[in-house]
Amino acid sequence: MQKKTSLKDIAEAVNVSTALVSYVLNNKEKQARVNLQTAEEIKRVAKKMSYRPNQVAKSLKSGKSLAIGLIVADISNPFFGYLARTIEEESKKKGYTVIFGSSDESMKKSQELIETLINRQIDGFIIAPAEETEKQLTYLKKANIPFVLIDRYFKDSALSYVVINNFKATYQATQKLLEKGKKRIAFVCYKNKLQHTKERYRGYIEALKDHGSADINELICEVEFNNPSYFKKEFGQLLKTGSKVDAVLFSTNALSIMGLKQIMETGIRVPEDLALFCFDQSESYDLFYCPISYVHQPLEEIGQKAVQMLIDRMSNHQSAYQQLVLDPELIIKRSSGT
Amino acid sequence: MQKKTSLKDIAEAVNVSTALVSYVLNNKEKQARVNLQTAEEIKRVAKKMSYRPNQVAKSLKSGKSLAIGLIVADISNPFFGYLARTIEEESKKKGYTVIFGSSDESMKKSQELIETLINRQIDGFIIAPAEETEKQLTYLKKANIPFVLIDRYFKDSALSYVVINNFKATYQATQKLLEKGKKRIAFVCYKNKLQHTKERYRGYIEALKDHGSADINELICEVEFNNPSYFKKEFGQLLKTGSKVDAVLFSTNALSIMGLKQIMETGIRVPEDLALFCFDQSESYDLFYCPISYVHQPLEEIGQKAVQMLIDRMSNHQSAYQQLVLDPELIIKRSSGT
DNA sequence: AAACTAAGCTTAATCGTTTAAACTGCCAAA
DNA sequence: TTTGGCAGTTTAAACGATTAAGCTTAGTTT
Repeated sequence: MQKKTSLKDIAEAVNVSTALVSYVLNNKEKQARVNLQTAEEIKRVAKKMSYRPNQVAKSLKSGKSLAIGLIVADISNPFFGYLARTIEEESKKKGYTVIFGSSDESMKKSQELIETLINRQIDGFIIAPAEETEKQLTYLKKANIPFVLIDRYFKDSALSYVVINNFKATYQATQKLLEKGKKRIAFVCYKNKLQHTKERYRGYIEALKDHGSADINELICEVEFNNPSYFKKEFGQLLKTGSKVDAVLFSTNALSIMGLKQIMETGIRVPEDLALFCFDQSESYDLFYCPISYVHQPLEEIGQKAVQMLIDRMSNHQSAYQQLVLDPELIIKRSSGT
Repeated sequence: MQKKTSLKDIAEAVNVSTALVSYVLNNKEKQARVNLQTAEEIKRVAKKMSYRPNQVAKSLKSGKSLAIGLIVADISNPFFGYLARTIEEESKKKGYTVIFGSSDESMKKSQELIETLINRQIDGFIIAPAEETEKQLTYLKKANIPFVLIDRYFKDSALSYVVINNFKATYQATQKLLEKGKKRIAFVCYKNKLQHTKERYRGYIEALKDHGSADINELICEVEFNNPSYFKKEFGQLLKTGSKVDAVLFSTNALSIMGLKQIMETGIRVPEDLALFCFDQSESYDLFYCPISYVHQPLEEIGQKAVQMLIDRMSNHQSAYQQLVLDPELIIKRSSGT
């Protein structure tokens, strides 16, 4: 049971005050005019005693924890996993550590997470906000805790976020399907009020309108989050309308995977019987018998920019809010029609 | 810019000492014999000023951070993502927060992560150790920092870990393939010295031996980690030996996915031309045209047990090391032969 | 009346680090 | 001889919380 070495231990060993040790180990020997010999000796002893600064004490003193809180819907979803990875790497580069939590799209869990992370004196947040969490963000603002939203956002210019142009994504995807002669394009999305969901919905609708498409009522399949059996029923219904639907556009990666799985099971031929356009990249697509067309999000860039924006805001509370809207990329393969 | 409320602020507002406030807010009013009225008043004011305890200060005082460090190879790999999720949930239940990092199978990154997390006064670690990190674990032991290994482990009885019986997993999988009449079963694995890799290898070999199978030299495909083109070449080679190989057993989830992808591309028919047995569950499997047989690991149980064991060791440094070896489950589908 | 008890509170040290301010010699300039 | 300056160091407060020990005041025992 060997105790950790503290500044005090070194100070006693070298027979100087802790102040001197602190100055030396923080490379402030110059401005503190520490004698070269003393400095060397302190460094030597610190190394010998394998001193590691106590970040908790540092944080208490400085008020900065050098930690970033990351809140996503579900870290086991590769989409968020990949984002987490890039955020972790970029943070490390800048000297920050990441503490994460999954909100499970629940406002309550999100609230709890934010509270525990605030208690831990997190310096800032990167959040993929769940539904109905606007008040939580308002609270963060009041408490003067910087944060940057990713993936999802709210209509508010006094907010920083990094997202893709969701409208453009589904507009162009729909357009592609129309170009391939698809007449009855279904849209599969979640029932929620998040801005990015609405935008994706709008992109689909507008594309249809602009190309003079008719009634779409039975072509929209809205499902509940985290409810596979509900999805199965609703999507099954959509497929059963049979010849009517000739293409499907999925609006998230989880929906894409679930949809592909069900299509696999029912034996519908892609793209002959049904054209498909998925959302987000996934290694799973490569295992589907037909190469999948999808909307590609620049995840690395999202993660990196989010960290950069956050650190910018953390180091300078006066700095302006930034809204970064990146362009999605359409990857066209055989599934969207030949 | 409203400052955070501290005990002192409340104490001043109520006109008592910080000690009293601390007692009350920690529900020690009884043992500190605090007057009921005073206590109520303190609680009222604390609520009004929306007091949140400073976990950093608490940690410094108590020496406990109530934080767990999680080190995995890559959080964007759904296998680890899912583990992270269960670990996060179980930790939260017990009042702990998770700080994570990806080692990328690099001993250097692993070292860095461990150091920063120690500096942050983490109470304990859950680690999926990378190759050549034994010294790091020895160091943790010396420093008396509890940890539990998951997924991988080292031969050492003075170590706590939660793993599956890797030998059994590949032994049984190989056996299944043999039962289906497969004669030339290939094995795809990583080149590394980790115990779990060796065990999986041994399971395969022993199963072949026990069933009187001959020479397997060209049937083993060892690839480098994080080197897709190398995999492509080596695995392509294996497939090209053509009629010779009639089954493939993959030894990790990443290898399974990469393999399936390549099989998809080359147009080999599963299971007619080639039987397959994969490792670990994955939603991707459901998109493959042929239902996949695989080794299922009880990830929830691994995560939960790891957290429980760690907390056990953290609260009682005297407690014994525990080695938990769980049984894998074989999920048999059409890909392993009919 | 002295001694004690209990209730209700405060004091002060402590965790490990930082840092402005003060102190101590010593040497040089006036 | 006084003053000043500088190198090299220490002191001490502070960050926010915890908690053992001490201090009042009043009431109770003997």
